[in-house]
Order: sequence, then C-alpha cells, then structure tokens
Amino acid sequence: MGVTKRYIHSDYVNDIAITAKVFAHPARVAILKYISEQGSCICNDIVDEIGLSQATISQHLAVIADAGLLKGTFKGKAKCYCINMETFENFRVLLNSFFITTKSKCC
Amino acid sequence: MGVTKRYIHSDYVNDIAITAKVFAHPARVAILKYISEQGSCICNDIVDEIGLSQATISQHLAVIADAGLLKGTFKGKAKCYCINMETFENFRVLLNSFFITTKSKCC
DNA sequence: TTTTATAATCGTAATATTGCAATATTACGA
DNA sequence: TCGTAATATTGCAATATTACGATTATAAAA
Repeated sequence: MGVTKRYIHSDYVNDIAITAKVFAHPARVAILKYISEQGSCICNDIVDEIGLSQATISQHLAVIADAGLLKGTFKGKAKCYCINMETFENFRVLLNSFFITTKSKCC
Repeated sequence: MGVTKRYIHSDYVNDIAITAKVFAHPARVAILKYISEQGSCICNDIVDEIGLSQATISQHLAVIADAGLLKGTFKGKAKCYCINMETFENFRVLLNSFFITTKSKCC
C-alpha cells in the first residue's frame, strides 16, 4: 500500500485533488507568486529568490509545468517562464466550483 | 532532506500550501463532497460510500479535522460529522485571493 | 454487566515526496 | 570548436504519506 487509490474516485474528485496538489507545496506557491510579481518572465532568479537549490527548483518547476501552468520560451541560454493564465484560470474555476457547491447543515 | 523547508517561505505562502494540501488527496475531497451531499451529518456511511478501510477513512477525517474543517458531535454510538463552514469559507477566500492576485504577461 | 456497533489509534508495509550533489544537456559567444 | 552560463536529469538519502489489519476505546442496548 502507500499508493493513492485514484481509481475508486470520480474524475471530478481526482481532478480537484490533482489540481490542489500543485499548490500543496510552499516552494511551488512561492515560485508562482514570484513569477506573478515579476509580471512577465524570468530565469533562475527564482533560485536566488527562494532559498532552495537549483536542482530542487527545477524539479518543482517541472511539476508546475506538467500541470500545464507554465509557458517557457528560450531567451538566449536562459529560459523565460511565465504562467499559462488560461490553465491557471481553469484551475481557479475548478477549485472554486468545489468550494461554492459544498454545503453543510451542522448537527 | 525529504522535509519541506517551510521556514524559508512567508506565512502567506505556507498557509496556501497547507490549505491546498487538505484537498490534495481524492479521498479527502470525496469525503467532503459526500458530507456536503448528505446535507447534514453522517457517520460511517463514508466507509461504505468510499471504497477505503475504516482505518484509512478515519485517518483522512483526522487530517480534515486538524485543518479545522470538521465539527463532530456524538449522537448515540455513532459520531456525527459536518463541515465547519466558517473555516471552509476562510479557505475558499484564501485560495481565491491567491488565484485572483496572480498575473502574468507572457514572453 | 455483557454485548454490540462505531470510531480512533497503533504498528507496519509500500510508495511518494523533498532536497541536494553530481552530472548531463543546451545554447550562446569567443 | 571550446568554454561557459543556464537548466534539466540522475541517483540517493531522509522523511512523509497512504493504506490496512489488529487492537483499543466508547457508548448505547440487551
């Protein structure tokens, strides 16, 4: 065991969990926040900004990118990152739908 | 290593990550969804509803409860769960603030 | 008091995640 | 082509998470 049993859940539930997981690590939140604050793209100022090794940042970037949240363009030898706002907006809507539809009359 | 370095990040960033983590597992999303659908409280129908063992469900419930998202009342031998909508709403607002404030002009 | 139903906890195995050093790759400029 | 800067990948150690059986607590009912 130790494996998440995704197959027992609906797609909707799995989608929410997978989406939330991207934001479930402070380094990834910080990376997205930093890119956002820089307005447009940057390179490995992220490594300087956040106190983690280049390897670790690169891994987190890969997780964010796999989720479809990054657009990258090579600008010289550096890579220019920016947020794919379309996917980002989809994520917002998905999570918000979950929050909005959840109700509970307490006992 | 293997430990998330929370201390290098701001409280805001850590709060978002901790909040998102609650929803980062499909079982927890499914539990919340089920409680919500039942309107008010239930007991261990959750175990029957979701295909996980009682011990596992209990663990996930503990994670949700630790986040402040559950209210429980003992009703007979069974325990009655419901969602703490105040905390839930706070979570919604926190995550939404992050989504709303994030911008990016792509390269 | 004993039984029974319900839920929490313990112990443990399997797997996932985090983080980093070392190394590879990629792309540019000299 | 070589050297160099920027990123990605690999391999590994430490830790966290997930899941479950077994056990333990708890409270109502018999």
